[in-house]
Amino acid sequence: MAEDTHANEKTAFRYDGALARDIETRRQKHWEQENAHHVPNPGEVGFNPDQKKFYCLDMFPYPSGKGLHVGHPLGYIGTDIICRFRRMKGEAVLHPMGWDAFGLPAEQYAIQTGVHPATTTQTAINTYRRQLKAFGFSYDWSREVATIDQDYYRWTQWIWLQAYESFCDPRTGKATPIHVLEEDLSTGNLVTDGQSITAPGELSSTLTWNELEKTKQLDVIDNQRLAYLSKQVVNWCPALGTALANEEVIDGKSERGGHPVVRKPLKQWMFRITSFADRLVNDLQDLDWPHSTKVQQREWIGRSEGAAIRFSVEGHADQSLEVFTTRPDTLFGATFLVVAPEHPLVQRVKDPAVHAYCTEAANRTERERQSEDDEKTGVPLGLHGIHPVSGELVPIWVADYVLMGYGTGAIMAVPGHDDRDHAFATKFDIDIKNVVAPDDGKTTDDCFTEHGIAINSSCAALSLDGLSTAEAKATMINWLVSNGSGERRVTYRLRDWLFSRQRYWGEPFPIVFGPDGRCHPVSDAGLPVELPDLADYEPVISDEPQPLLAKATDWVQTTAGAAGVSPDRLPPETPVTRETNTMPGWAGSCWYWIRYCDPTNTDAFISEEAKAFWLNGGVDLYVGGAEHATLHLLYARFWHKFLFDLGHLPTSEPFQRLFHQGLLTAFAFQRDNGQLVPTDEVEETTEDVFVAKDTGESVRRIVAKMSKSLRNVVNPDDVIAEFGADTFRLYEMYMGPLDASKPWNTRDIVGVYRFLQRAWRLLINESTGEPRLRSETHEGIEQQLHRTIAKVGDDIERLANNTAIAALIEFVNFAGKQSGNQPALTPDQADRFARLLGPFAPHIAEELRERCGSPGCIIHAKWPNFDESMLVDDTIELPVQVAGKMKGKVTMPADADEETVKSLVLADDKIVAALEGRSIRKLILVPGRIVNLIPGD
RNA sequence: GCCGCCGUAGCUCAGUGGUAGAGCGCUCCCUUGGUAAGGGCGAGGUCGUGGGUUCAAAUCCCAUCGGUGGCUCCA
Repeated sequence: MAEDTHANEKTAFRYDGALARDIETRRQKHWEQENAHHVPNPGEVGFNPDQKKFYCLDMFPYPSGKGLHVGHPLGYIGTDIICRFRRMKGEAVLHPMGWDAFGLPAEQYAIQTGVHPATTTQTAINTYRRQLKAFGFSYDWSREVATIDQDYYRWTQWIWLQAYESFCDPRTGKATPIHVLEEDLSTGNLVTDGQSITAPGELSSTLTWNELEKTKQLDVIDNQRLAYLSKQVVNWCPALGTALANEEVIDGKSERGGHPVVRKPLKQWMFRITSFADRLVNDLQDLDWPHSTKVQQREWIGRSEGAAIRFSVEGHADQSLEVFTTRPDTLFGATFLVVAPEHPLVQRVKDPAVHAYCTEAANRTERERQSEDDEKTGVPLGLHGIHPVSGELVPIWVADYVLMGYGTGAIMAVPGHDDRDHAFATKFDIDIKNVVAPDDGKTTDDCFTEHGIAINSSCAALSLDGLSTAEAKATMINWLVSNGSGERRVTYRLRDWLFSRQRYWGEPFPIVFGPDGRCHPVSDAGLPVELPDLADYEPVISDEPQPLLAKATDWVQTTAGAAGVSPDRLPPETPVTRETNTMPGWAGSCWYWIRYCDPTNTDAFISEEAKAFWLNGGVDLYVGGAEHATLHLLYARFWHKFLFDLGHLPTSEPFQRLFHQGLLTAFAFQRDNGQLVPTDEVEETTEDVFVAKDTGESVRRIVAKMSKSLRNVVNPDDVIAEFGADTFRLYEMYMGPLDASKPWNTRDIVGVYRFLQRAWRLLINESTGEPRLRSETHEGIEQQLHRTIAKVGDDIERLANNTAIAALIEFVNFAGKQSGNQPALTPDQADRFARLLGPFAPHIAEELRERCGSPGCIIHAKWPNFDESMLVDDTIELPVQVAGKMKGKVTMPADADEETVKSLVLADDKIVAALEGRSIRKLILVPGRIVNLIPGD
């Protein structure tokens, strides 16, 4: 015992795991007492309107029951570093955290256990919050929000109502209040044909608005809303008991769970996101986003320019067939037309073979349709289209390679210049006509899909021969327009956004259905529409969709007054039925960055003052996973845009700079046959040789995503318990670039741990805990410190935390080496070094700083300055090349001129030897960098 | 098939025209009443390959191979 005591005394202040935890506990308590990470809003005590604001947002997590694994904090550590840095630079930093807490896993857990999703979700949130706090993140926890809170989803519902009460004005392309539509239709400023809405003069046939029946008028208006009801062929997943968005279906299976998905018509709430498609593409241009993410969004939206072309149908004077093409210049090469199996024209045909084909196509999943991608199928309809230019008859086929959901659901097939049409024509022996020749004059038997020169494209009415593809397109479109057979058109791959789900654990829609079946919105005063409790959460597994909330019959059947519908719209006693669908998991994440700015506001979703300050210029930096490139990030931009149009927000884009942290992987082990072996069933026999414990067979080490099944998940609590949070933070940042994916290797943590120990030992006597400081400045160390300040500041801005840490390591190594066993830094230098370390390892940095004589919260300290002149040396070792090959280096003044350099270099034996007696033909001097001697003969 | 990104030490990564670097791992030495410890010295790279531009190329250009992420019957 006595010996132990003695040993403990000697090393009582060694920076080990126990001391790290002790420091971290005390510092975190200190920060809470000081409320150190709170940032005031306009109007609050301490708010300074002259401060520059920096809004740094993390993608908030879905709190699952399993807690955090080491991959979660990666981005959070990155943002914490730049936030702490910007605060030290004097900016007002908004750095909040919250919970994306509606969603399927909690509901599925409820189905298994009967525990209310609110209970499990709250437990998970508490775990996540505790774990996040252990990292010492500088979140302003007073701004925490959860999407499941009534105070939050009340405003989610309010925003949805904003969309419901507006339409996209075709004259401006902007979201506009719906009453403008009603007024302009009744005054004739806008006209309709019952489907679309335009300014007068742009539609061939229009309805006389004021003579229309009231219900017809309401139908037209309802059909224009940004949030509208529509009977859609949806992706119905019987196993999950819900419909899914296109984005949630991968290869005909649900993204979650991999269950089969079938196509089914269903009345659903939609968002008219397609009317914003152009703006969503164009506005990407000015955003500081990863290139790959912009590309993905553009591809996802899939804008393509072309023409709509109408073919009359022979023998059916009342019917025309409209096709969409991006190559109207190839119209003379259209030798057949193809419609999708779901196309209405198919209903005109009695042929049983046609219907057999369509039924079969409908029953095949998307996956089956795609797996046989080369083999085309189809049957002729027995109908013919009349070519709008030549008047020739063109056979019409039905084939499932044409999709009802894109363009018009019908195409003109040009087998000479489209690979798919070519394959189809070849299989069914249909004419192939070449109407485009390559620019270089060569001809080819292959299907030529590039641009070129039009050939074989003339008849009495029109000739395109000799025109380039671009000219031919324009000529053809003009001809079609003036002959009433078509027009210029843009279509998108993007579809309108299916927003209804048949689940329980989501936001209810603030809308009811009256006795006539029409919709009536809940008034603002009636919000929130609270989610009712249910006795059981079991989905009704059926081919006929049944929303879960339909089980809450008392809640569903109510009156207009009780539901919160304004008496102006319906008398309070009117019996109504509530909407039983709920919003999808994306809803809450479409606006959470707005709520953080003013999280407790009960009068508005955000105050005017808060939005003017925090949302001016949008979120300055948004960090999260690249997997959200086309879903969350597109939806969020859409919501932000329509709220901007309606005057509720100061910018049309939410996130100015976007950054994706990489995926954190882990080692996993694989047998020769490719089978994976759990990490804990493998041992390392000798260096880098691994064998399976059960069979002794050698296994290969691979890098894989962390997953429960591989048993390679690392829990951050364990790492923090052993090394402390500062080491954890440093390790994850030092592993590599923040946006690269990289493998966790517990063995390497000790590297940065030792760095912190060296830094601690540089400044602290490990026996006494007293500071080790000197009074006279070591000039070399001072210069190195200035360089480190410059580099670390630059690197943090670039989110290059790995190289910043490398610079800190180099500084500590340098200072330790220069001073030998003597104290290396003055109190002032120690303070500056601690402040540099602060953003990365805030606990130990604050402790070091305090022990060296500068107490106080490190986040409130100022970022140190550096002196430019300290970054350059007076005397340098100039590298010398002879004929471009490095031959040695010569000491000289940094600013030596050519003559000086030449004489000093020629005084060096090694250089003279390298010249081998040759004369110097040319001397290239890059001052301060290098000199290159080009020898003559 | 198309698009993006990446190939630098055994491993993970810095280094965007000018002497190839860091951490881990490895050799050897020292220290040890801090022990999966500390300190020191060192080895280890024709920068994927082949061309080109340049006084000079890991770096710029072209080609090629390998890896990785995304899109894909979208007319």
